[in-house]
Amino acid sequence: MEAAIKTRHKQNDKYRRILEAAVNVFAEQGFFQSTISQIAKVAGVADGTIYLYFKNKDDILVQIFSFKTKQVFEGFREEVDRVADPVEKLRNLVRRHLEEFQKDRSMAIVYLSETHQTSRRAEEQIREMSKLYLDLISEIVEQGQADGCVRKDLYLGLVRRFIIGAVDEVINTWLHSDGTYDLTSMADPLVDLFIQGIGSADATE
Amino acid sequence: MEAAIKTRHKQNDKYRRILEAAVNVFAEQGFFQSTISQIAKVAGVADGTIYLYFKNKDDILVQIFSFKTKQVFEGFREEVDRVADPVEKLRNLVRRHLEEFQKDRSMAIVYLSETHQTSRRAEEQIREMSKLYLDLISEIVEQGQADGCVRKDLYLGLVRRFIIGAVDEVINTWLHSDGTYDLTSMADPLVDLFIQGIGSADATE
Amino acid sequence: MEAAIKTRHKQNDKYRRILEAAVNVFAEQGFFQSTISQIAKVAGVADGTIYLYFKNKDDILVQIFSFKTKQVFEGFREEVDRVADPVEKLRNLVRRHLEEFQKDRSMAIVYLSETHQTSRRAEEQIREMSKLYLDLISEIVEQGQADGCVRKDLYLGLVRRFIIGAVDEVINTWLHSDGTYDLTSMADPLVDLFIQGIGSADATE
Amino acid sequence: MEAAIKTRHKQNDKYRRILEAAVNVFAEQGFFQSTISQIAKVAGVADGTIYLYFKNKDDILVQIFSFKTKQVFEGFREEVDRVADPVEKLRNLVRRHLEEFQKDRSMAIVYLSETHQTSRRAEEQIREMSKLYLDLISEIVEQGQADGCVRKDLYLGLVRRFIIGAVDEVINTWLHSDGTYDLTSMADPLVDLFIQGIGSADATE
DNA sequence: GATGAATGAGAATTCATTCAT
DNA sequence: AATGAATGAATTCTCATTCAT
Repeated sequence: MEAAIKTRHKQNDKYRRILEAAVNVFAEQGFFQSTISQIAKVAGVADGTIYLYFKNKDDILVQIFSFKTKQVFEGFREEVDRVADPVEKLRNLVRRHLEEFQKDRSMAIVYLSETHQTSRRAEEQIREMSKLYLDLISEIVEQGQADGCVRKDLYLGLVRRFIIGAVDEVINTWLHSDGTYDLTSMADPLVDLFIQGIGSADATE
Repeated sequence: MEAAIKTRHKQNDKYRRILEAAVNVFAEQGFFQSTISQIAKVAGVADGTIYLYFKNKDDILVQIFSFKTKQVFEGFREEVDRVADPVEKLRNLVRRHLEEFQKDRSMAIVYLSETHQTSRRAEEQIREMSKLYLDLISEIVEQGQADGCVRKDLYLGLVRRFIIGAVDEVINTWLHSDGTYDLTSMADPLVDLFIQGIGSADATE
Repeated sequence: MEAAIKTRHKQNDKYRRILEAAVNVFAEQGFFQSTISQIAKVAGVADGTIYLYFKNKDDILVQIFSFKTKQVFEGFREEVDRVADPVEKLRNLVRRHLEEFQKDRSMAIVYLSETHQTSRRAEEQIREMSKLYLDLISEIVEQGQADGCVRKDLYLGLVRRFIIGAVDEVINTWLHSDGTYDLTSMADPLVDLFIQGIGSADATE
Repeated sequence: MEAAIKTRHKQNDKYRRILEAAVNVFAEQGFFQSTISQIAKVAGVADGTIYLYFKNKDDILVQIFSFKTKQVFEGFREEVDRVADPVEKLRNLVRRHLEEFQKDRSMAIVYLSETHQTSRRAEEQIREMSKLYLDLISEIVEQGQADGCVRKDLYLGLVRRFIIGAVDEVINTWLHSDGTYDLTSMADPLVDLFIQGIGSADATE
């Protein structure tokens, strides 16, 4: 039945409307303080209708991640493939990441909030996205090492957290500042920090 | 009245027990899925007793931040002051940060979860801690610039997010891995990344 | 939203059933000793259902006054208009008053109890009903004065309290006597007292 | 033990202070919305102390009636005995009644509220006071009838409610009007209404 | 498919009362 | 006698979910 729901409805207009409404409501109030009624009202459907498209409240969040947020992450792949140079790849990835999250503030809020929980409702989806992202970085770094523009004495697992953590925090800070400065402009300086660090070249041990 | 509560009870054994119980329960289940009854049971007191020490459920979280977590952050300051060299300062700060969060896993969970929410219940306390931390980093970076071991062409605001974000993410990944590897061991490689970045020295543009 | 509730439900069977149940439960136990669960059980609905029709417990009482009791008071007007003679009007008013309260003992209890509180939950509704009643009496008295059957040296404000107080007390006494004598039979003797007082005609100073 | 409490404490200063505090708190908030803590705070004693002087919360109300309010009613007797003329007696009674209630507004509120409840916590005490008062009126009326200044065709039971109801309502109205006009001034006009009614002498049927 | 009224389990909070000090 | 911390029963209200229409 669950499978039936998914195949039947995914293209449907109402499915989209509910999903969109849910992201916005969750972003505004947080998952637990949001009610099905609020989402229904924003989506312009009846409360009961939501249960034709989603198994339960948790499932809405799961689908936000498996359908909406995942799409965004899939876009990252092409961004990386568009160029050959590893540093350029990284720059494109980070820029696109910031762009997408700037474009959809609500998704950014829901994403950051949910990924920093220990008991995640969309655990599986987050793992998948996380793997997607981490694989991209691995690829870039490894290619960089082959090209000689990236150091070889790196613990790859750490590099990935280092990069994703910094990006997430830049987004998080942006979300908490009312002043809506341009998030994308952070891409280049940030990548610069990833590559060069903060140390002065000559001071390098 | 609230003031009365605070002064009367802060030294009290029960206050501590409830606070400790709450951190653990919140860490395990998340704030909204935790109930006062669970906390009371873990603390070994009656439900009503909690309201002798805390105004309401939100207030428990606020006090966790203003009393327990803040203490940890205040310890960072001395860690930085213990040494003179800026890089050493940074290394100490990051190590201590990882140490403390490894020591108190529940606090780490609650901290990461709450700081990545947009409507935070302990907003004020988080701001305060955040400022504390960011000021430390600013100091270190600026001293590093004066000493010549840190680049001058840096946007300080970004550097701070870059560092704190990476640290947080290293902790977050550790929290989500059951295998409890040693978090502290990440300090040195991480600081190395902060200083040198991932680029090879000669490839620097 | 509150408006929505009212228009959607006022005709509804369940609205009436809950209202009726509430009057009876309040009458039996008093407002504060009555619980939503009791009312729900008597009304034959679930606890939560009550909140589809009423904002909260207080609102039930408010609606009892603005919907149920007010209806009764509006009936008084036609009773007075049915006859021309002022004394006859007063007699009709008092008789109808006693009749209605005898007919609905629970409402009588709730009415008397609530009107003799200083912090009334249905303050506005009571004021409105009170004005309705007092205006009727004013009219009657003034017409009586014009007709010559009522004294002119009267402080109208006091006359109104004098009448309404006596009527209320007759009802109150009836409510407290288990023996359920006929309340209506008090109408004529009472009006007689209003008109003639207890003094003997010749003894009048 | 209860008896012990009573004899031991009635003269005690703390007993009085708690009783006084309770009347004021009950008057301000109503019995059910008042808490033992509030009363204790106003009385300047600890919560637990109240239970040295009173069996429970209900008992405080009972003692207010059996100790404080009853005193007031006992004063009515001497007021009536001071003069010989029945009309004068009634005038004194009503005046004193209004005086006392004006003097102690809180008591007036508690008295009116409690006497108009059906499930009274101080039922017995109220009955006693009620009997006291009604007996006074009976006496006056009967003496008036013997003297010839009061009509003989009266239903005594009704006359008593007629008088007490009017007096209570005059007080009730005064309590609900912020403007604190002089309640005592109502005594003479009110008694005049009791004696003469509102009818014009010649219009008497 | 769509609706939204109805449900009732569940949770936060209050407060009369007790009792160790 | 006096205290006030501790208790836990009791109550209001919310909201995810169901189901008859």
